[in-house]
Amino acid sequence: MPRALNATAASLLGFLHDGPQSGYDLLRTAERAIGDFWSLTRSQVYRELAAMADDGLVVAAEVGARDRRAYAVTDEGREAFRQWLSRLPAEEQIRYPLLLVLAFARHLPPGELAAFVAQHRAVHAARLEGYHQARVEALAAGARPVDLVTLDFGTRYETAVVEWFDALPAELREG
Amino acid sequence: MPRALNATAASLLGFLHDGPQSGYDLLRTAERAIGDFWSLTRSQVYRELAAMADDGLVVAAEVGARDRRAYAVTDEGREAFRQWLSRLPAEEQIRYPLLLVLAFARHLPPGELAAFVAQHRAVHAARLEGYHQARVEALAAGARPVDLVTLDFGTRYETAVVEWFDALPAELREG
DNA sequence: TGGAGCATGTAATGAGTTACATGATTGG
DNA sequence: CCAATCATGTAACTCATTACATGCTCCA
Repeated sequence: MPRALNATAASLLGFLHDGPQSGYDLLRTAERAIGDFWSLTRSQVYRELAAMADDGLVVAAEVGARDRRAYAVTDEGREAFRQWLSRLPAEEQIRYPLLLVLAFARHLPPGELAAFVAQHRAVHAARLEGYHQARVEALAAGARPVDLVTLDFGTRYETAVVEWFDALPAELREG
Repeated sequence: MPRALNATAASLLGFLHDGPQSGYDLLRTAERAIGDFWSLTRSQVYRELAAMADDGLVVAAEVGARDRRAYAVTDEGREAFRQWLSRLPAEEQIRYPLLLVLAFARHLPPGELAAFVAQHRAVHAARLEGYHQARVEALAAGARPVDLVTLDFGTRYETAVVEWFDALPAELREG
């Protein structure tokens, strides 16, 4: 029996509902559509495509130049995707190395971490700015509220994080 | 030459600065201290301890009952930890399967996801409540602001997420 | 026309999770 | 004293990242 889909594989399957794509294309599609909250790499894409082909969820269509293979979703694949969609999604996981470092801040002289803190804050502020722009563009392109939920998540998340940075005790913010 | 520490190994090393511990003890220590934003499992702990022992960053002290081995940090280990602390921490990564599912919501009839949304919201609300209590207790125990930064991160994060849930479009909140 | 850079994929390595095994403790 | 549970560790597996290889395009 085919093993259960993992979330990465399921996403690829989802994208293939809009037409066949090669591994490379899928990677770009995924980065654009879900890259902000779901990281994935080329190797994963190829691995999952191969595994799904084994299970009959996708089929490799014609082989083009330089081994380029376009995959198409099968009926079985559509069914597997639908089933994945209707299972309770797992909880999120966050891994933030900066928090780890802060948890051990007592092992460093005061002020030592201020530069890192500033750098990370800048990253989050930039992302937040990017999300604001993306929202404007999406609205201009006629997006409905339901199309904005993940963007909205990112916006709220980054807002909270930036506010957290700005509320850090002085000894962590000043070198 | 010893390979660079990963964040998980470095954390273990950090905890060993407070005295020798066995793998099992370390796991509990870590869950208590950083478990809210850094998941780790027994297997990882033992693997990293073994690798660090190979590299001379820790030494296995006496072997107690049922192969229980307490590890102690060495001078080399202290140095490696200090170096890890002074490298720019990597960016955070978030993987939230629920967002993935929402990104593909158009493949399901409206209202289909409301139950999942409600369930996830409850998880976040409960965590938020737990953080509030933890803060009260920490303050009662004399914690300084710098001791609360990770807890504060969690609080702000969960607050933002709960607010995001409450702002979702109706078709995602109502079955 | 050749070499710089892009497109495409595979292999090797590292990290994380789940399943398994077994010795100690303890309450009934 | 035996069954349940806790403590402790290992093995197997899945997932993710990094490094490598090589074919194609296109323009200087």
